Amino acid sequence: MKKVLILDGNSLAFRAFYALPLLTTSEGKYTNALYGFTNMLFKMKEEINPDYIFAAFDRKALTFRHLEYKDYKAGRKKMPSELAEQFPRIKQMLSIMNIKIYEIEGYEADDIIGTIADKCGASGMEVYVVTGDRDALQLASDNINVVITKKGVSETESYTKERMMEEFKVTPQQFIDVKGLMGDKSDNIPGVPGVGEKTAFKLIAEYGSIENVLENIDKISGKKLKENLEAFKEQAVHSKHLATIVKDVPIEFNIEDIKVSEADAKELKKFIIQYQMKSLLNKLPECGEDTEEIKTDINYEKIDSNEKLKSFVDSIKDISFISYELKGTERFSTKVIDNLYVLTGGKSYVIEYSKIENEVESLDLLKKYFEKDEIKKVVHDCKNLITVLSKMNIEVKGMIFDTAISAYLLDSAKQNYSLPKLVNDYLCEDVDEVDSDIKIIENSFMSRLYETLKSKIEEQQMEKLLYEVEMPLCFVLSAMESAGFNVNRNKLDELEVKFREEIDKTQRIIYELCDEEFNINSPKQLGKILFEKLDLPIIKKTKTGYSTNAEVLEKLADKHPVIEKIIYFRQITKIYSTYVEGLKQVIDKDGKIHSSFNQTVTTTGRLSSTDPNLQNIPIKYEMGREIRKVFIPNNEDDIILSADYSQIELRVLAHMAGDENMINAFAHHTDIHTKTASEVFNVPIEEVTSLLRSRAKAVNFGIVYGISDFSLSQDLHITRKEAKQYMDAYFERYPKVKEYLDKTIVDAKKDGYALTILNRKRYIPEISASNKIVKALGERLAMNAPIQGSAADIIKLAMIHVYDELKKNKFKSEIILQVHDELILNVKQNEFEQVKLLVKTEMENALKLHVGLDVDINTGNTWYEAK
DNA sequence: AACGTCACG
DNA sequence: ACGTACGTGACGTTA
Repeated sequence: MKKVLILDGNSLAFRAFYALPLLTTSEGKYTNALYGFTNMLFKMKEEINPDYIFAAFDRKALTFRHLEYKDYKAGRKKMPSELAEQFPRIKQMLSIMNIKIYEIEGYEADDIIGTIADKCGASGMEVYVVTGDRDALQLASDNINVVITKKGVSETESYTKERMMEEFKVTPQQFIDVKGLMGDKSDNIPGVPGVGEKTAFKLIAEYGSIENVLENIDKISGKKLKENLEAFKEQAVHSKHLATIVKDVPIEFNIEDIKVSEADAKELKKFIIQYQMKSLLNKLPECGEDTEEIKTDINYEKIDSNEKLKSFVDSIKDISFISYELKGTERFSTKVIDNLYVLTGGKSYVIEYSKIENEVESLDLLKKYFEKDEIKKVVHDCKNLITVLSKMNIEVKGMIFDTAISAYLLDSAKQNYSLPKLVNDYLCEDVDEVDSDIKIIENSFMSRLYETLKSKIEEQQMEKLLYEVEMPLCFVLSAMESAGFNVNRNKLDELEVKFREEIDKTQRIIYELCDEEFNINSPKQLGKILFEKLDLPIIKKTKTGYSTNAEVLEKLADKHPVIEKIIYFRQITKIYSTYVEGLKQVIDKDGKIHSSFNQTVTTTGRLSSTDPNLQNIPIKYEMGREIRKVFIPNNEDDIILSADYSQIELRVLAHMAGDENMINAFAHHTDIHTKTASEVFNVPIEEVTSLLRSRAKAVNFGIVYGISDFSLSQDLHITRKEAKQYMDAYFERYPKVKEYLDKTIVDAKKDGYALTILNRKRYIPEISASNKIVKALGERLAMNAPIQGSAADIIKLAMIHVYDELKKNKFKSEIILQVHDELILNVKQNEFEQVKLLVKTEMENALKLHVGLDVDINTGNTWYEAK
């Protein structure tokens, strides 16, 4: 089947312009849109390998849409000149590539594309429309693919009709109706007021079209919605018309005009060099062998065959510096190596791994390199590399240094640890974000960065933390990500229905109680209803208006019956959107959820989990806790095992403070909150009531966070004075804790940072601020960082030990999750007793403290049961 | 993109 | 006389 590639010129240029930093040539000509556009074109051409190709552009002239609707695209800012000047260059590049350009007075690029795509589609060709604009989705059909750029221009998502129906539950045709209802701000298409994305999709999915919605207006629930639809009937229909891409643009079109033909290679190279887009040179589509003719100052060796790869691997002696690019936009399972950039022996190499033919041989060569322990590897962000390599059955050895992690240990407060940023921060060299990987390798920045970071790590005495904790941990995290958490999709579907019904029901009651329909999810609209219409007392304000958070609602609960319903609504919509809908989106092809565990995010040394976050799955309330029933073992016979440290933070505090009283309590396995209650309230252990215990628990929490009497009083609903008394009593009974916390603050003021048990450092500039509030914050940070951070140190050690032991014993059970003070494992039934003991032992003995560590183990057939 | 909110330890 | 717990990430709304 013949393939047609269609480029939405304007849209792609815009996308590239805003996604990339403002690159210029040395003469100051802007090139970022040109660069991004060209890069994208090369990529699509290679991926799709089309037989026909063209690009469509908008014309300055007004379109029929402007004529029909004077406000069309009103309010849209003028194109910045930095972008405008790049359009001629983009068109020049297209012409060098022999790609035909269509632009027609009175029509937008979309319309031209729609017209031609339709024609080609009708004659049985496979069409690919590449654009940055979601509006084009209406063009999708069985053989018209709409490829939308994501995250700049390098990643794309391809939509067929089928894919659309799956994701949006409407047909491409109906997508227009949706837009007609909800409008479009950027085009200034009005739509129907009060109808947002959600409502629009819902209505169209149910009724099929705007016209049919209007015909069935009586059946639609929601008074306000009905009124709006009625009142803005015509506007809706007109909006739909405006949003419709026309498919009958008068155009002289001959398929032969757009046939792909070889670019003039020399011209193209000249052009690329003229605009100083050197890195595009090695992405040039194959075009003749006259490469030597043009001089460039490239100084790396390109490796694109097994012969070259072999001699490269053979030549490496001791140490190599690596950065890399992965390919694959889908979820977790499909990522593979695209390019590897290696600096070794003073030479730079670009290994175009994904382009090398004969996979068996190249894999073997790669394996030889990565599995050789004598060849040391310095990598920026090694975890992902370890992951893809292990999928290729390569077990990396000699991974000695990760520049990202080292920089994180040196200062955990940075916003990001990208390679160019580190080069800038530590070497004072400026590197463009674009193609920074190869630039950093070929200029030997990577090796200089290594030397610099390494000596700083040594200065700070963080070698142990880096080499024995964080580096080995990379492998554990990689394995956890690969393992994933198996889920029961049916259960999730079941919960979806259940919660959906409950939401609808609650929503109706709230509308009735308020005698009005509004968006309950909007704090602004809710505030208006509660504090203006219902005239409830204003408890708290935010910068932008009334506060309506749970704490406030709690206080209003007895003032009006709707409050209780709103609290319930909040709870349930949270569960529904974040945990039911959210998790459904991220189930991988293998039926599992693969979260990412980030090692360089938190200031204290904890891990974080994203995409999805599996560290905040509900547990406190039964309704949310149900979500945990979705998480199941890999196989029917396997078992979910959860092992959690009991009171690890308070134990860490007891250890660091050396407080005998507290250490003793733990040594005798006394319930620590009961013990604290007995101390603070001066009653025998046996007489501690549950109220006293819960108050003591709050005090303990407060201590860990860096306490203030005010917050404690808020938390416990007691007076500030009482709170102060609690704290005084506490410190009297645990005098060394008081001493320790005071000393931590003094030290932090003196040194500017706080340290954990394993010498993890957190800088606390706040502590020497002149602003009292900031300073107080600094003091709390100084108290909390060593506690939270040391607990993180301990569980990281435990993870490494558990992982190593499982491996050593060739167990098939694996760690699948860490939630700050607990580990979750998928355990094979026949390994159960051994693994259970192993986990408990390794966790409790992760680090020798003045106080013992206690681990509780729970197991079950779902995560829910392992409580 | 910022804000408010809320899920977890 | 101030304003206040520590650490995260995701979602929906609004500007």
